[in-house]
Amino acid sequence: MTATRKHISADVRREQLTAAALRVMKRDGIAAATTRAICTEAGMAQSTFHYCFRSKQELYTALLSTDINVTLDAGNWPSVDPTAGAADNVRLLLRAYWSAVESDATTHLVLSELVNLAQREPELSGLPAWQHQAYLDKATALTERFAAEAGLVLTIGTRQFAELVVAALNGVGSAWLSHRDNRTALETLDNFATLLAGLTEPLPAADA
Amino acid sequence: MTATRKHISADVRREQLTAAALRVMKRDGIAAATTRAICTEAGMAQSTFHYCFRSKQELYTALLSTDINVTLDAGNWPSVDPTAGAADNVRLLLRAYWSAVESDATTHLVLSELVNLAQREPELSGLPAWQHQAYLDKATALTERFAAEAGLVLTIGTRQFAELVVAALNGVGSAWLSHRDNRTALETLDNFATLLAGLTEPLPAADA
DNA sequence: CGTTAAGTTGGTCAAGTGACCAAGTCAAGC
DNA sequence: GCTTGACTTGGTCACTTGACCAACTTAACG
Repeated sequence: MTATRKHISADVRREQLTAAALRVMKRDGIAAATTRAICTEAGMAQSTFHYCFRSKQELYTALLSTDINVTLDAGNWPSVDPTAGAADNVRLLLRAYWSAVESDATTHLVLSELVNLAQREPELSGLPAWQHQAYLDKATALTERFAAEAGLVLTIGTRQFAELVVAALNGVGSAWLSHRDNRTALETLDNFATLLAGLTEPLPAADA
Repeated sequence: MTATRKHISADVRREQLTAAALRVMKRDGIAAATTRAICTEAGMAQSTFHYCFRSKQELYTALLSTDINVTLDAGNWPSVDPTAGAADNVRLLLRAYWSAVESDATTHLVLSELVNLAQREPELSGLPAWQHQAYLDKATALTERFAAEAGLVLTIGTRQFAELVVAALNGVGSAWLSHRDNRTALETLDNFATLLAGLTEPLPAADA
């Protein structure tokens, strides 16, 4: 058996603490994530917190810049079906992201809370922008892959297309967090899919 | 002169307190809006707070159910130009809402913070849904008026159209709160306008 | 006028909060 | 083995928070 060492490197402790913090925040909200609650969750003395982090803000930074975004990569994107229409394929993509949101609502709630927090603290004010950019990059890459595999070209810039996708997903997501009506959310999402598909056209056969 | 009465009815005091709370929240964030800070802002003793409100949650309720939504009505919607195309008119509408957001970012930030809070507190959990519904109703009414004035019919249900509008605005809005890039936000908004305009068609001349 | 109820206030309470420190414990390197 | 530095911990500090109360002041009403 792996002997439980009494001493653990500060780096590992930091990871344990951020993980515990995320767990507490998901369960009880960001306001309930006091240093004590976090350390209890992680099974360590409260003093350990300030040995690993200079301040609580440092935890927020660590959380926003690494831990949260990992969960987004987890969504396994479906592959494109070339025989289906553009609308069907876009819908498939949006729904893939959507099911990730729906099945892990609390994570997205916490993310929303963290971004709100960061928008107030001057020292963290850069993180929301950074985080949005990360979303955008992911959507852009996905869009490009999607267009190539489906044999489509976009009638507007890829970046602008991605911006639409992110805004639509974000809008539907935050609405759903409020009303929790799955049917409406999916319906709206599908409508967006149809609209977005209208911004594509078949790859021209051959030119210049 | 209107003599400053030493005694003020509890109802008026409640209004003063919610107004002061909103001011503090806009300035320093929802977390900084302690009962003390609010009462100081309102120029009264802290004890007054618990004479007017049974608890702090009661203030949150009052805030979410009345004060916030007032600010949304303030936006004077432009009238439709029948000579212009549908896309131009939709764009005009979206931009009208947008300028309201842009010129009063902190209010929308506070709204976002309040909704986040309410989503955690079981006693307030109904308010976000209610608040979303209010948005939706407003968008629906506006859409109907818009379609009538512009001589258009929607190719999807009015409600579903409104849902798209709200999601788009919300998505663009929350993205902008993160990156604060006006150009990108407007660009995305205009792209949405074009897409939404595609869901309309001219009123049929005569049938049945 | 005097009574009564509504409004007002300073002071106080218990329960937290983030931060920190000094005294300990452990594991590795000489 | 023993020194050294990384890690651990209980205890404590100064401060804030929501809540509350008892005593006071004002205004309305008969």
